[in-house]
Order: sequence, then structure tokens, then C-alpha cells
Amino acid sequence: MQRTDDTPEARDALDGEASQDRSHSELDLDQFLPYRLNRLAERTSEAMFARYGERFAINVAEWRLLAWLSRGVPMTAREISLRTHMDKVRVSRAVKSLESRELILRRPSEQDQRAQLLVLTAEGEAMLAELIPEARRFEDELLGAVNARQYRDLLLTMQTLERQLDQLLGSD
Amino acid sequence: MQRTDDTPEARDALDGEASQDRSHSELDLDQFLPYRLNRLAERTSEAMFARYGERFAINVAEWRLLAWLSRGVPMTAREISLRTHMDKVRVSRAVKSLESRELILRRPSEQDQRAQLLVLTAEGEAMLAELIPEARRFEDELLGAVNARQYRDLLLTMQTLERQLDQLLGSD
DNA sequence: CCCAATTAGTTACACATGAAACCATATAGC
DNA sequence: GCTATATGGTTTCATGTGTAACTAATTGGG
Repeated sequence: MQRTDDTPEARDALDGEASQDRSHSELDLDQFLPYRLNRLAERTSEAMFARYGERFAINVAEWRLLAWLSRGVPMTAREISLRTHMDKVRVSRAVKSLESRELILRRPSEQDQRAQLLVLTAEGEAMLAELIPEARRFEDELLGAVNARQYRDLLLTMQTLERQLDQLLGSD
Repeated sequence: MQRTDDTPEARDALDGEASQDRSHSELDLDQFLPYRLNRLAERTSEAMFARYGERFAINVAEWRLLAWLSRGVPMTAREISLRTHMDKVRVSRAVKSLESRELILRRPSEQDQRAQLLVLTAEGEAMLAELIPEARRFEDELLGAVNARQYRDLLLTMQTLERQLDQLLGSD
């Protein structure tokens, strides 16, 4: 089941004689990286929020925002948007929701009257103090079947791919 | 910039003296796998559909369905749902949309009057004959910065992670 | 200085998606 | 066989998201 020769180069050769003409109009999704990345990512989020989403009642955008603020550095919505690659609308809505639940608050920026610095409230910090260990626990469980070298290589390759995306998206 | 020692074990030690008490309530999202996976996956889809989404006017669910059908084997919605881990509602809607555009058609199943076998129309096949090479080209560009060994390791690690998710989700 | 072009953030609209309830058919236990 | 339960698929409703248009504040060129 675990084929080891499924490199891009080897892929076309896989099906042997059966698919020589169809190979251009036929695609094995299981070998197609964008699909595999999305399926894995979707399922990972799903598993994580199946556990903690209900208990803490936050969505992915809100979680990301909180996590960035957990570092203790006040940030504007724009900065969050840049660092997470989330659309500014998505960030705006997460801010609104988290503020209404008093997990964060906005302070007007001194330098720019349009911008607002976002910081955690004590409540927000308390919630993160519960949530972050759970998140780490989940990550550890997920990584249970992966050794240190594989993990390092995974992160490195993912970083390489993101840089490549910068290129592809940048040069539109 | 490219740190090599960011394994789960090493991570806590990274920030040195600065964060010894906060480390439990502070999270570096850039080192958090579920976040990294989602960011990479989102950006990959975004890049791909920025190019081809408009031209072919299909969304991710429809693309997955078409790709599965490209193999020439008639499948039911349920089978698509199982193989892609897409919700059956999502599949149902993709079917509806693709059928209305005459890219696929449904044939009643002989064995089960409830089920319908999905197959590509000639039009659907024609579209895939354009779309699939484009998709492959995109994948090749994305993988341009990754060598064969890294690619193989990436797929293997991703497979391992999905198996782990089966475990985690299965044993709820 | 002042006005044009930018920029931080929000709102309105359209679309994608999942949960729950639903319909029609199939199947298992009697 | 007949009924209870399960299953394939659809519809309804609530939520999340991006695009485009918007407001308010900022900046840069004259």
C-alpha cells in the first residue's frame, strides 16, 4: 500500500500499459499535492475543533488571532492579516467577535487614528492558558507517529513550498 | 532564518530565558503544525484557483469530483464522499452544479434505486483534457523548489499524519 | 498648506460549507 | 412477508469567507 516511488517523475509511469493515452486527461488525486495538502489540513482542523471547538467556542480565524496575541505584543489588525495571510475582512470579524466576548480589547493607536492595537484581556489570557496546552497536546498526538527528523524535514519542505507560493503569487 | 532544530522536543527550549514562565500560555503559531498545514493548503488552493478558477469556473469540491471521475470509473456520490472525505452535502451540491452544466450525468444504479452512478459527459471530458494538464503544470511549478527525495518524504509523512488522524478521529 | 492618492478597517452581498431534519429506498430481524 | 432500522441523497438553516464598495484618517506632491 505504501508506494515509495511516487515522485512526480515516476508518477506517469505507474499505471503501466493501462493508461498510456488517457494519462493526460486522467488524474490520480491521491498523488496530487494541492489536493493532499488540503485534505490533510481540513481533516487536521476538523479533528482539533471536534475536540476543543465546542468547549472554547472559537473558530479558526479567532484562534489564530488569539494565538498571535498570546505573545504579548500588541498588534494591529493589519499586522495580523499580514502574518497569517488572512483577509482583512476575516480579521475584522474575528476582532469584532472576540471583543464582544471581552477576550481582547482595542486601544487606539497613538500614531494612526485609523488603526487599533489589539491586546488580550485577563479573560482572554485565562482562556489561552487553557487552550494552548490543549493545542500542544493535540499537536503532540498528531505527531506521535512521526519522528524528529521527519518532522524537521516536513517543516522545511513546507517552508520551501510557501516561498515558492510567494514567487508564484507575487509574479502574477 | 532557516532553523533546523525546531522539533517538538527542542521547541520549548528555543526562546531561551525570555519566556520560561509564559511558555505555557504563549504559542508561536509559525511552529504549530495544524496552522502551518492550513496556511499552506489555503494559499496553494488560492494560487491555483487564482489562475484557473475563473477560466474553468469550478470550485474545489467540483474539481475533486471531476478529477475522481476522470479515471473513467462510474462512482456514486457516497463513494466520492468516502474517498475525498468531503461531506455528502458538499458532494451533492457539486453534483447538482456539474450536472446543470452538463459536465457530468447521473445514471440510476441497477442495484440501488436510491443511488446514482456519476459519469463524465463528452463535454466534461473535454474540459478535463484542458484542466488536468494545467493542474499538473501548476503542481510542477509549485514543486520546482523541491527535489525528488523531499517530495517523496513529504508525501510519506503526510500519509502517516492522515493515518494518525484516522486513529484520533476514529477513537472518539 | 492643500488636495489627490493610499491605507486601516467596516459593511453589503454572494457563495461555500456543515449540522440536522427530511424523503425514498433498502435491509435485517422477526 | 412485514415492519423497524439503516442508508443514499436533498433541503433548510446558520455560519464562515472573499470581493467590492465604503468611511475615515494619513501621506505625499504641488
